[in-house]
Amino acid sequence: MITIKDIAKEANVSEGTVDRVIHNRGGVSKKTEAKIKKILKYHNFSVNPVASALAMKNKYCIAALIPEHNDSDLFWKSPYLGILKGAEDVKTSGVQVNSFTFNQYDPNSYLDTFKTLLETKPTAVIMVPNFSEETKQIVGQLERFNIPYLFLNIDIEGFNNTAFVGQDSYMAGYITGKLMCLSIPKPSTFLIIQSRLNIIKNNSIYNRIEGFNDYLLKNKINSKTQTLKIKNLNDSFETKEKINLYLKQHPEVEGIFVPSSRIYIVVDCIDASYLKNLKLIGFDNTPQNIECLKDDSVSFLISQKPFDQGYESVRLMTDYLTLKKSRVNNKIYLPIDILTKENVDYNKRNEFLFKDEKTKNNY
Amino acid sequence: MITIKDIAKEANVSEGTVDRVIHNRGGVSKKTEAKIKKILKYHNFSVNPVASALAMKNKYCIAALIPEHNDSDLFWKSPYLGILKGAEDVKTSGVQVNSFTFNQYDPNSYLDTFKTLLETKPTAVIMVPNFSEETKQIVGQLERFNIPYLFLNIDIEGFNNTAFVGQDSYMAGYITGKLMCLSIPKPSTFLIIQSRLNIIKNNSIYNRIEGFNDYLLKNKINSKTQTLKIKNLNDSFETKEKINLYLKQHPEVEGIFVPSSRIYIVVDCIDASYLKNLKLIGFDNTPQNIECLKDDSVSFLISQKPFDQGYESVRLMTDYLTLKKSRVNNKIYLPIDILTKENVDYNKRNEFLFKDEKTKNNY
DNA sequence: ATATATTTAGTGTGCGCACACGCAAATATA
DNA sequence: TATATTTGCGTGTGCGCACACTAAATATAT
Repeated sequence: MITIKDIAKEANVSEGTVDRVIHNRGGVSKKTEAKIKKILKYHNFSVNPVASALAMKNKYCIAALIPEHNDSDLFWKSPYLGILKGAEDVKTSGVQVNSFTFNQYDPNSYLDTFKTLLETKPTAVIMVPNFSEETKQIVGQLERFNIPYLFLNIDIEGFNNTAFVGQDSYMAGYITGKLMCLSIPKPSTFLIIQSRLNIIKNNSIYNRIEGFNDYLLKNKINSKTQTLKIKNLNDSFETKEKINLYLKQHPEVEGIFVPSSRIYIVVDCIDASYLKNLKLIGFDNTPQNIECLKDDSVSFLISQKPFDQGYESVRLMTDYLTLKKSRVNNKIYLPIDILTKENVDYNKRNEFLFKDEKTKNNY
Repeated sequence: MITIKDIAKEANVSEGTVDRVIHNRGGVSKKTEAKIKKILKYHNFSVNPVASALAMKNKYCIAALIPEHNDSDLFWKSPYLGILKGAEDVKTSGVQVNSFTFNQYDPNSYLDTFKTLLETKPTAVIMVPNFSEETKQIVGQLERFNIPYLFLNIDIEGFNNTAFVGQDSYMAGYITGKLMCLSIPKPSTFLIIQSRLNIIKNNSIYNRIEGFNDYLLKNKINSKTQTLKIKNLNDSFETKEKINLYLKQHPEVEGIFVPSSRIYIVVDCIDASYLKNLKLIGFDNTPQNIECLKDDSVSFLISQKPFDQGYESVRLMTDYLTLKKSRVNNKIYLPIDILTKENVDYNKRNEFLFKDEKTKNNY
């Protein structure tokens, strides 16, 4: 492996000069710069990332701003774990990652948490832009300080985010449409159950529904779609009553599509007599949802690969920082995983592997 | 971040002594060792992997022994790329990876390539144990030199391999059974097309077929399975004739399951008149197979995630070497991806990302 | 002409760790 | 008691790079 010292020797200059050329620090005459660059290219030189990281200590510091998770909303645990795992892997690149979590239903928590985050003077930010107005404020500050930021999971347009890491919600919904039609091949009626909170245009729930409906349209499927809106899915009284009443009044419904991560609540609420004649499809492999897959109450789940979202975000931002990649605003769509009771267990591998690593110190 | 120097100061010993304790080099009295370990644990110390890697230079050298790929067999390109990407990522851990490829149909090539591999004195080996007799020889030598080895993609029992990284073939086949029944919900007849070469007991083809049939059995599906064996799938004359003749004689066949990665050949061979009334399911997202998915001649592909297999192998072996993890013989089953024309494109992401990185020097 | 900026290039130190070397004290052997 | 051997531990160097500090060369002003 060729080193800076080798290059310097070959170019008859000192290591410092080579260093200046490599990092565009300036202060080098055109002539010597050209000479050095030529040698650099000839040898296809690239800095030893290990030595570089060591010498720079922890020059880079990525802060992550993500929703907190709790028992009733385990979804956000996975991105968090993914970020943790990513942090582990990029430590060797001199990058440190800190996570800050906020209450996903409280804009003020979002802003407050960001404030504490900002005080740590991060080099870059990975964030879940959960509230659009507040995101404008946050992004404003980030841009004032010239801090690159990346959107995780939620894709909002109109910002100069370095990248988006998440899922193509429209296509994910489109695929649920396909799976629904596959499960119920004859003309039928499908019910989409959504929470009132979720119907903001172009958010992921909205896009999934669009995709679902478009599948039926584009493939000239002779099935119909109905929508049931429920104010608060967590209120099991209201939910239970509404859903079962609806199903009673609409016996033609044979399939239910829940475009959020809360299909397990829907399952809990539907009377067993209805449930056994219905095909349900939902999103996200949370433990509760997986349970529904396993007991056959849910036919398919689409995974957003939340763990990978966290992991890839960290990797991507690290590459951006260390390799000075300047491509901006590119979207990194993770695979759209189709989960059934048979393959769902094979999808948690990453997280298991990670847990093992925690026990690596054996003093 | 706490360093060895800090620990040494706190324990009133030199850095060298702390180093000895951390690495179990011996030569430390029980008393001081205990004292240091206590401090180590108290601070939850772990060595700075960056500095460690730098100081060790390239102490670890992983050699990969995998089948070569060519235009007609692109499957093995992906693990190769995965290994390449893994190599990139573990460079910062002082690990170097070299690949050696052999002709997958020639046992001598396997042995010869291994010989050259062994001359490079690798620290560890990642290998695809393609021939069982020859693998015994190879493993014998590896064990004589105390070189840990990991099986990639092909799982053979009876060896002390550090790990297996690949797919649970049985369950993958089981899922194809499910998908087939989903595609053809009424009692029907399914044809399994396999190459004569592939019917070794307990190899992955065998296990997939087992899984496929077991799905029908266990779920009391009233469909039947038939098998068509073809000597050499690459011989399109024989294949074409045999398949079409078979389909002519067996009009009851509505679904075809190809348990190898060669479904695109089957598609090419079937007359269009038959093809349009058949549901086909196969394995592996090679470019040719993906094309079949996209033009609707194939309904589903199961991906083995070959890229990930290569990548994870490298990561796993690196962890094993650097963290001295001693768990042996564990199986790392990668996810069983269900691919349709809609989601297949989202699954190539890793490889794309990798290609981008190749252009990172901008001198 | 000298004095003062400005550009260009060299030197040196430290990042945290691995490991070889060597010394002293403790123990064993003559 | 003298000498050999082991045990326990400190010292020093280098891994390849980043970056601050200096020194030389050149340009500009007085």
